[in-house]
Amino acid sequence: MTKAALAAKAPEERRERILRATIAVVRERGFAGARVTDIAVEAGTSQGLVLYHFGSLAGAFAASLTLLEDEFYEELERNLSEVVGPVPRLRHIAELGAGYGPAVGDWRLWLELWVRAIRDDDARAARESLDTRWRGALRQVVDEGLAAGVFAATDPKASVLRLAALMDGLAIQLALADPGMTTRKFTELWWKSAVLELGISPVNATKGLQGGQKKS
Amino acid sequence: MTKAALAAKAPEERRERILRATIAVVRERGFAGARVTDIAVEAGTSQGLVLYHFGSLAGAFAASLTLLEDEFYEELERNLSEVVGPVPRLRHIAELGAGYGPAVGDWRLWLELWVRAIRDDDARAARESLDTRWRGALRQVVDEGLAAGVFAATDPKASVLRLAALMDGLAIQLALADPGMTTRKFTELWWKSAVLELGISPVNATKGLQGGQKKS
DNA sequence: GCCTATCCTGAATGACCGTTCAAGAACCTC
DNA sequence: GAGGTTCTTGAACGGTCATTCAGGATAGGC
Repeated sequence: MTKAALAAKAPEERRERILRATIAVVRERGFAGARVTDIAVEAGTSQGLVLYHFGSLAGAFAASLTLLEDEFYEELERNLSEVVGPVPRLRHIAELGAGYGPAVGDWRLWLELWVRAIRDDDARAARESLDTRWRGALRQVVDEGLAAGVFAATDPKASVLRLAALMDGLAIQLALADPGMTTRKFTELWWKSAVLELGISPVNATKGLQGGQKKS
Repeated sequence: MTKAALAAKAPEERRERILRATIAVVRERGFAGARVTDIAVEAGTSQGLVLYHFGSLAGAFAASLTLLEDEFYEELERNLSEVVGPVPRLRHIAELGAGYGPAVGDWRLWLELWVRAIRDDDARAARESLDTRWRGALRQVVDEGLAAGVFAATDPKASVLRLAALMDGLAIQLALADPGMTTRKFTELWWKSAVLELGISPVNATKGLQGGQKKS
């Protein structure tokens, strides 16, 4: 049984390697430019295996999206648990978005996902789910802050929606390397909006800049 | 000469029809899904002519982008000149973005353009130019308001950047028909941010709602 | 140590599509 | 109205891929 489980891992491992390869290739060339061969090479296997596991290129795309979702969620959880207190947490989010976490390359992946979501249902579902989780995480931080009395918002849902949308909008410029947009600017622009939107007092706002207490 | 000019129009007209067809097809199927045949059919001509005029499919894409730019600029000018006074104008912008102007379909076109801009230089240039113009228009309205004393902003440039980015971010949800996002919500969310960002007094803010004085 | 199901490969297939091309239409010049 | 340039067409070409397939490897069950 031990041996069986170990052996059974091999195919499963390859499968996963293909999914990661798919994401890597899409990140590099976009959905439109991703070839079965590219994925196979990146994963170190054959075209045949990609199709064996996922039936079609579109199937591989779809499957890779759920892996993406899982990892996104995991990383988000991990990241947010690192910092304690609503203000530092919010600040951390501001910095995460700028790519200290998933990096600029990933915003390009997001752009790709958005466009694919226009016409592909799997992509649409994945994108919606990712967005919902993201907004949920933001909402949680906002609620914490409201409870602690350091944030003020008459309509927290709307505030969250706006702050999330602002981040996406800024991300576009970051992803496309718009002249004048940098990760630092990204963070500061968003942070300023958050401070304004959530009525964070100047005293508290600068507290956030110290990065909060890291747990680990 | 008159006759010559008239005759010379025919090819030029066809050329332009092809460009419009290109935009229409891209809007419909995206850059990745746009075929030479689609464009030819949409324009009511042959594949050959598309290639004759633009050399390649990519050439047709590139050329269509400059047409897009021109029309965007024209429409923007026209739209903004329709309304008078900074607050109504800003409100008008809020409504324009929601698609009373170029409509939801066009946000999808924007998404396509963004993604293409990742890898295509023509698209990158077009996108940058469009964005600059758009921010410029917004900036102009903001400056008007500042001069008139109805807006307040310590850093107008940053405010404009944020408001423009917020619109893009909201647009993504509109383009992808995110559950819970509607044109009305789009307008209200953005407007609220603008009011907050530019310190518009409640009295003035509601004035904007009346739509301002239409010129034409 | 065979048997079978699963896993894996890479060559072959065939569809799709951008681009080329040969031929002809349109029309301007003189 | 002859000659030449510019336009226009649609058929043919050729390359690129996703997908299929026939054949092996692998390994677990017996």
